[in-house]
Amino acid sequence: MSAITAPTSDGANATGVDSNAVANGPLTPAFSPLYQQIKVLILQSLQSREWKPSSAIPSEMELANRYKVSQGTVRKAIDELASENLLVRRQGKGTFVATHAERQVQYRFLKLVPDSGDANSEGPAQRRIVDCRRSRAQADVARGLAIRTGDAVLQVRRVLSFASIATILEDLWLPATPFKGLTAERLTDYDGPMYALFETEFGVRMVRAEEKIRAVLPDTEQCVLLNTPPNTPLLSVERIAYTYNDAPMEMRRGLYLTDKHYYRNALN
Amino acid sequence: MSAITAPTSDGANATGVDSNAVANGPLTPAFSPLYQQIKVLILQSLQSREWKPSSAIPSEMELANRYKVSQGTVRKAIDELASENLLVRRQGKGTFVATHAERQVQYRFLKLVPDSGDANSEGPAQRRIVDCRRSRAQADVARGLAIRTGDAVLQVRRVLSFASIATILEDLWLPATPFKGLTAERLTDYDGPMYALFETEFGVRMVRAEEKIRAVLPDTEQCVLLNTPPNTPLLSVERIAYTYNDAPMEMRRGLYLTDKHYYRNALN
DNA sequence: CAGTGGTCTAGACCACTGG
DNA sequence: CAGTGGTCTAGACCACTGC
Repeated sequence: MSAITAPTSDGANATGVDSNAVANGPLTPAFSPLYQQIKVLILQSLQSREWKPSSAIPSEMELANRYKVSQGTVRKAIDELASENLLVRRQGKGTFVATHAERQVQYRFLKLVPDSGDANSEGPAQRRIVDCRRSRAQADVARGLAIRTGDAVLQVRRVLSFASIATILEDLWLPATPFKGLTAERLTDYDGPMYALFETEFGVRMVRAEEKIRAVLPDTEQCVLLNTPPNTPLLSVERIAYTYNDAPMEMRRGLYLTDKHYYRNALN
Repeated sequence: MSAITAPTSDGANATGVDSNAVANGPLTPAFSPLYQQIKVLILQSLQSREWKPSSAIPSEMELANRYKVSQGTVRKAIDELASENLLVRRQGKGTFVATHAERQVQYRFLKLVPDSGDANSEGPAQRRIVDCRRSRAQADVARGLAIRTGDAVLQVRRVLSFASIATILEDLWLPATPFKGLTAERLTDYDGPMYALFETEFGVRMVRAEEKIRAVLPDTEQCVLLNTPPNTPLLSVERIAYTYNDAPMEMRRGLYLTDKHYYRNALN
């Protein structure tokens, strides 16, 4: 059966599978299994916000009927999306669109943890927005955001403190169009992860990110903002965060004070 | 059917599944699916080196017969082990025990890449063993390796260079017993990743690792070894690597020069 | 061509959630 | 209790590898 083309009228194919039903030339240079095609369809419904963050998607049986495939095939598609953190399965309840707002996976992308252990002993970070303004993308920012040099961007600078100690200085660049209307006040007033605000206010869900980490020394302005002597080595963490189509939607440069914290990474 | 207890003689259970066959009291406080039990059995064969790195394990059908479960159940167990990088599936050929010796996933745990992009433009690192000697574990090393302070350890110091530029200074600590017989010469002579040598020479396969990353300034000795001026900020990467039972088998402290390289991390 | 992993189906039953 | 995801089976066929 085909998930994309109209169902074949051939009953003889009931148990078989189109060897290569869709979007391939007659030479079928690339074979794509059915569940991958289903995955793409589900992905499209996520992108189009037919199903929104934190809400439930249709049950596996419903989707199987909708796409005219077996439950097992839908299941495998959902399995992969769940392992990519796009969906969350909850037994007995349903399958939900992942969000940065849930308590459990909040700050999924922040890998800085206190020396004392990873517990939430420090509680949430205090956040201070230093600056939020419109500007034009420099070459490096433009490259990171896949836009043109000089295109309009929003630029945010903020300081995060743990236990009243300034620990992170962050500069963010966002493409101006999707984030139109973002202001320092909105950032300040919002209580929760910034990526959760992006979801609810701008319909932009960050799906994955890449970081480049270096050791650097701060300049004088950075020293002031972090309340740190010069010659204090800092972690420079440059992040590019992506939405659904691998479209970059944020560039961020963080300076981490690592005398009482460290960047934790698991290697699998 | 049970994978661990003797097969039940009850044919009526052919399509059903033991709701909780094994290792649980009558109250079954923790339910463990069959494929998880199979996973444990496969894991045991890996630990006991019944199947060795780079060799093939029995086919899915063979394992299904051996464990008296269906192929699909074996399949799910293998799927998980493959996603944990313990096994590697190769269509048409078989399923193989993962190893650090294969070209493709060599240096899986080394996240430092050149600015120019991640290509192998630099070729392999030049390695120089500075020191390799027996000593006694300090408190921090002992904690990391889950041994007692003062227990015998092997201590290695080496410098890695890329394009003839010293870039990484590493100190390693290994528990003396499993690595008995390791010498500087063996390290120097071996051509390939250190973890591959550990597999072939000592039967120790590293399965996962955790890293704590900080920014630091080098002391004078470190400056000399890295041929670096003082006040050069460096990445401090402290790693603990684990074998099969989550047993720590190596502690490593690396200093990375990050002016021409960066530590790359993918956030999912 | 045989043997391996990879996909798909259909159907049964289990575990968990909430009304 | 009905509805959801989770597990398990049996059997068919496809894609890939190597002899």
